[in-house]
Amino acid sequence: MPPTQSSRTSRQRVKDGGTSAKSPSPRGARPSRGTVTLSDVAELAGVSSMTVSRVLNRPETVAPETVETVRKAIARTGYVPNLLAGALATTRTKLVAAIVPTISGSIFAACIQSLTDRLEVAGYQMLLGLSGYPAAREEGLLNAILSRRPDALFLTGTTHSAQSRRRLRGAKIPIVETWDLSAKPIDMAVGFSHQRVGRDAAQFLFKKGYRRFAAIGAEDERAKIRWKSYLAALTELGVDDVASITTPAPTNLWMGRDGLSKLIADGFTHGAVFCSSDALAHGVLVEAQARGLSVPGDIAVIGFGDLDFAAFTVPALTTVRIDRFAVGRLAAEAILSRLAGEPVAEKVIDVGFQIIEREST
Amino acid sequence: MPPTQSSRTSRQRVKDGGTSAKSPSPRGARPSRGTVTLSDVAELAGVSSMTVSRVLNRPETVAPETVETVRKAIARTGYVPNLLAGALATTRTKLVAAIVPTISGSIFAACIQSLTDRLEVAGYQMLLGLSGYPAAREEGLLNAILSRRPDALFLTGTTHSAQSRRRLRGAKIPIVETWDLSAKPIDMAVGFSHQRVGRDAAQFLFKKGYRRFAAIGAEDERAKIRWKSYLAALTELGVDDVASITTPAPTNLWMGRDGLSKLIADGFTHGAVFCSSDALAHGVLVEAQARGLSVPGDIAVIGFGDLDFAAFTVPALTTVRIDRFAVGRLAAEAILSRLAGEPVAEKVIDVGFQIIEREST
DNA sequence: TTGAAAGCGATACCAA
DNA sequence: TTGGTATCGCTTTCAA
Repeated sequence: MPPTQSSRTSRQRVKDGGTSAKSPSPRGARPSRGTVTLSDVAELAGVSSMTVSRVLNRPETVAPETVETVRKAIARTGYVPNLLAGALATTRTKLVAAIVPTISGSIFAACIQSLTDRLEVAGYQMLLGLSGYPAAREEGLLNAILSRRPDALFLTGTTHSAQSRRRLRGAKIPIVETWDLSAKPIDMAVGFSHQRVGRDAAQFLFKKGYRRFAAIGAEDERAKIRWKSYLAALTELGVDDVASITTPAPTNLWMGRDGLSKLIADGFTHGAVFCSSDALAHGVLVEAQARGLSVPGDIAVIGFGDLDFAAFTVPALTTVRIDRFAVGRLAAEAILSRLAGEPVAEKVIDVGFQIIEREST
Repeated sequence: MPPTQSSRTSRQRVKDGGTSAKSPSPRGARPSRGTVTLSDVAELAGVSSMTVSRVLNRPETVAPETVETVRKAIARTGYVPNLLAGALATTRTKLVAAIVPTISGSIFAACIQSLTDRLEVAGYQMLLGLSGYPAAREEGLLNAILSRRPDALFLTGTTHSAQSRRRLRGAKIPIVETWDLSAKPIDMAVGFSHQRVGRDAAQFLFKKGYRRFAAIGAEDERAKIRWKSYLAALTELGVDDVASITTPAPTNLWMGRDGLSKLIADGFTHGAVFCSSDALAHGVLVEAQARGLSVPGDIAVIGFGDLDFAAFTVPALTTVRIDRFAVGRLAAEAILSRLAGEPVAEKVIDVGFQIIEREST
């Protein structure tokens, strides 16, 4: 085992020219618990702590043999830098914080994955905050996160309290709002238009020849925008009697089954159903199957999200695909170029979406 | 807008008894960029910075009216504490770091979700590290993470390099290794036995009456333990000619399809197939269907993981369910009680698993 | 109940 | 190329 603790007591070189407290200070913070510090390394190497710092950060400014000596001392002591101290001195934490509602649903997980991957190669770490679904905790979470002085922020959605927006502006760091493009961004935005998703879905179905329509929509902030826009687009197309059902968020398959049951009870036995999520759409398919309805013959279904399972298992499900990895990747690029001082090409990046049609099988 | 920057220049109360640098220091670190600090608040409130600190941390030790005054000053300045400085002084960061291979597959996402949820109410934040699949980056990542001095660590798996293990021990913080129970933990462990999964699966299938067996296994560290243990258990049961195929990790549906194709080419046309992941198992089912084989009549399939999609969409798939949320939750509990100084009841917690049988449809 | 001084462990700047 | 010194913003300890 490398001499960590012991190197503090039994010192070969009694240099003692520094500020290192020899006598136990009568007051002040308690001595650090046996952690190896820069000056421990410096002492062992017989140089000043500044030199060690330089070896770590800009070795090219230090004489090669000094570097060698210091490197050995670092290895021998098992020194682990304290980025807290470094960050305090430089006001740069090399930390990027991300706030997402949840990570377990795999919708945001992909974003976080590509974001983290990209940031990591640039030497940044990820501070993850989960705000819960109705973004209930965002306020407090934001405070806790800003307390750690991240160099940049990745947010989900564009609806924040006035208080939050003020704090965010005050932080004066690069901020990317994702997953939505509707509002004016605080700083930068990467996402797509939920409004256009709804509209395009309506037009897509209309062009396919459907004339009877229904919708099952979650009461989630963004989901609402989608299905309301769908309804609005249908109205513009001259379709007025759209049966529509709302469900709480987050959605699941059972809500979709229930939804179709209700629609059928209301007399909707054939036509196209827009669902604000794939989970709902999936439920509709299952219910249709259970009732012996053909898809898309009797009932056509369009979902949203293109979740993994949908791609493989629900060949009859048409859905709207968002490249979730692209969201994270583009957000990372935006953050990094900002952090590098480069001007960002576009403050608002639309990743767009695709309507993936699956009818065969 | 609250007077942040301006409050630094136009001061009403020229108390000036503190250490606040009035004259621009000729050297030393550059002045912080217009951030509101504790002493700014103190100045505005007409108290010392210690008093402000107390109001923030232990308000009960401060006179009620002082608290009031200080609180107002905090609100007016929009003060955001700097936890970097606080942590440096206390050597407690209120940060828990987690290292998982990937977050986008939803296997670890659930763990992280429940871990974060539980830690958050205790006032801890999550530092997330993604090590990639062959844990290639673990070494460097670990260093970067330890540099931030987390109060505790959540790790995936129990295989770490000697270097890593040394560093981990040296960190002297609570460490939970998850997802595996086979090795002796560095500190604590929450998981299940992959060995037993393989064995139990074999016995389960044997008891169901199957006598012809095959396996499709990924070359992932833990997956290997599962299917090797499956093979070993079969040998013990007197089954020798098990057709087995390996695939690289991470697995996907197509590998499962390929796998079954190869097995069939090798003459395996009926019996039970053990797959080291649900993705593989799912692929086997699809391929079986494509070839007109009945499941589980001709081919029975058992997977591993109980992924979300499997629960809903693959009724013929029998699988091994791990309560992933429990892993995160129990890890959080272990960490928190350790952090609170309480002794941990058990250093090794087995969350177990269930074999979920789905044959009907 | 409040305040002053001395760190925590690093980096920036200037001087040698 | 190297070292000394003064911070970064906060908390701890002791004294008032």
